[in-house]
This record gives sequence, structure tokens and C-alpha cells, in this order.
Amino acid sequence: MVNLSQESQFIVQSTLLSSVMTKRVDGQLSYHGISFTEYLILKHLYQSSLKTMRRIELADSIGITASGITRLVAPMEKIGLVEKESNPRDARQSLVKLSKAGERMYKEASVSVDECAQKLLSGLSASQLEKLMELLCKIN
Amino acid sequence: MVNLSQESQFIVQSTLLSSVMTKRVDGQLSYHGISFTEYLILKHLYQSSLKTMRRIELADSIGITASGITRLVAPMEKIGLVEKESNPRDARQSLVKLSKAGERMYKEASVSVDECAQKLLSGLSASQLEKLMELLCKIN
DNA sequence: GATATATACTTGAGTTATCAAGTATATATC
DNA sequence: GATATATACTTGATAACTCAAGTATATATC
Repeated sequence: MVNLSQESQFIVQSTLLSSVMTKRVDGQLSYHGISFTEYLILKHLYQSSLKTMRRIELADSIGITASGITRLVAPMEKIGLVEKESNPRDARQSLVKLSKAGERMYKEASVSVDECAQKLLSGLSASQLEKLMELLCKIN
Repeated sequence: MVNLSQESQFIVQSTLLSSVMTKRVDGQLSYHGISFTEYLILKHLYQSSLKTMRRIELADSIGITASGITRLVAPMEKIGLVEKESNPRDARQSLVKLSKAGERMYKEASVSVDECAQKLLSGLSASQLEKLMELLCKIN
């Protein structure tokens, strides 16, 4: 017999849960023409001070590699959701800036994400959700 | 200003968390020569009544498609972690059975997963973890 | 008992990431 | 101020999925 620790069970469970949730949200976002990952990019840009971030920062904030960002952001530039900017102080950097269209898209998409999230988490009360978030934040 | 609901924030946060966790576990499991997804296959087979499951069942339990299972299980068969069986009652089915080697692998890998999970969740007390699992199970 | 429909896969093509290696620029050291 | 090293990417090859379509078998209906 193998007895998995509570910790292992949490990892297995939360992995499955997050896979289910992102698939559902992804499905909703497809009506807007973006993926969940692209939504996350828009979100982090929107929340950043100048609506502008470095590619590495962006990569870390959504948990992918710099390489992933390059390939993800290219089509977003092409359809005008973000714009490329350079940093005069550091020629290595290639900044990503949220465009007006990108901001509009973020706001519209957020409505769908919210709606979808409400449904997915309808099994929890407001206080339970708050407790859950609190515990989640304690993990590293 | 966009004010995301607590629900949306949970989805974003838990997605990032689970991506971090699975990457860490995946890294540990690579020493055993398997991926986290392969580990999940072994786990579900081990926990099933006859250490045998249908491919569709397996797919659902780990949150991937039937197609994904086909491609995932093939190399596991090749290295002898699982065996192919047929169901005399239904010729469409192709059952997946955990082999002795697969069971051994599962037990060894579980030690690593547990170790890794402990570290990842060291920020939580036992009772906090219990509460967290309880809330997680309420979702869906 | 033929026909329609549903189920259980498999396969080809495409997507989205990864890693390793390469390029360009910045910084630190002697 | 040349040299080594670190940082910020980009690119080619690869991995791990997905979806849509195909095949084979089972079940339900008339």
C-alpha cells in the first residue's frame, strides 16, 4: 500500500482543478478571439504602472519562459493588442505596451472571465472563497 | 478601472500556482524517468480495483483527451510500465493494466512526489492544509 | 435482422509551450 | 579601456498536448 501525504494529494487535486478551470475559461475567451494565456498578458500589462512591461517580467508573472513570451506576443502585436517599445537606457530590452485596443479587449474579456469564474466557484460561499484565497496566498 | 471578482482572482492565482507546482514535481520525477502526467496514470491505475482501466476513464481522471492517452500510454507500454489488455466483452476497448514494474515505479516515484510536495507546502500547517483540501473539494 | 446511432479508440495536422544555442548589449573587473 | 561575465532576448528543434476526421465495434429501433 502507498499512502500519499495530504500534500501530494493537494498537488494532484489542484492540478486537475486548474486544468478544468482554464479549459472552461479558455472556451469562453475564444469568443473574444484570445486565449487564457493572452488574457493573462493583457491583465498584467493593465495592472502595471505604465501599462508597459519587460518581456522577462511578463514571462515570470504568468509562469512561462522568455521564449514562450516571444512566440506569444508576436501575434498579439500583429492584431494590435500590444505595441513594441524600446528602452533608450537598455538596447537589449524590448518592452511590451498595452494598446488602446488591448485595453478594450481586456475589459471586455474580463466580463466573460468573471462570469465563467462565478459559475465555476458557485459551490463556495463568499467567506469560504475568501478563506481559500487566504490559504492559497500562504503557499510560498 | 477593472475590478476583478474574487472568483477570477482565484482562477488566475491557482493556475499560476499549479503551473509552478507541477514544474517542480516534474523536475523531481525526471530522475525516475517519468513525467508528472505519467505519474498520474500510474497513480490512477494503482488505485483502481483491478489495477486496470479503460483509456477513456484514464483520460477523464487526469483531464486529458482520449487522443492524449493514446500518445501518452504508447511509450509507457514500450518501457513496460503498463500492459495492453483486451476486453472479451467489448472489442472496442483497449484496457491499460499496471505492470509489476509500473507498480514499483509508482511506489518509488511517490516518495519523490511526497518529498517535493512537503517542501512546496511547508508554508501551511497541517490544519491549514486540511482546511484547504476541504474547500477545494467543495468546488464543482 | 437491416439500419441508424453511439462509443472507444487511433491518426494526421496544428498549437503552444519547452530547452539549448545563438546574438546583441550591458556591467563589472583588472 | 580591453576582457569576462551577466542579462535580455530570439530562433530551431522537439515535446505534449488538442481537434477533427477516420475506423471498428456495440447498441438501440423499426
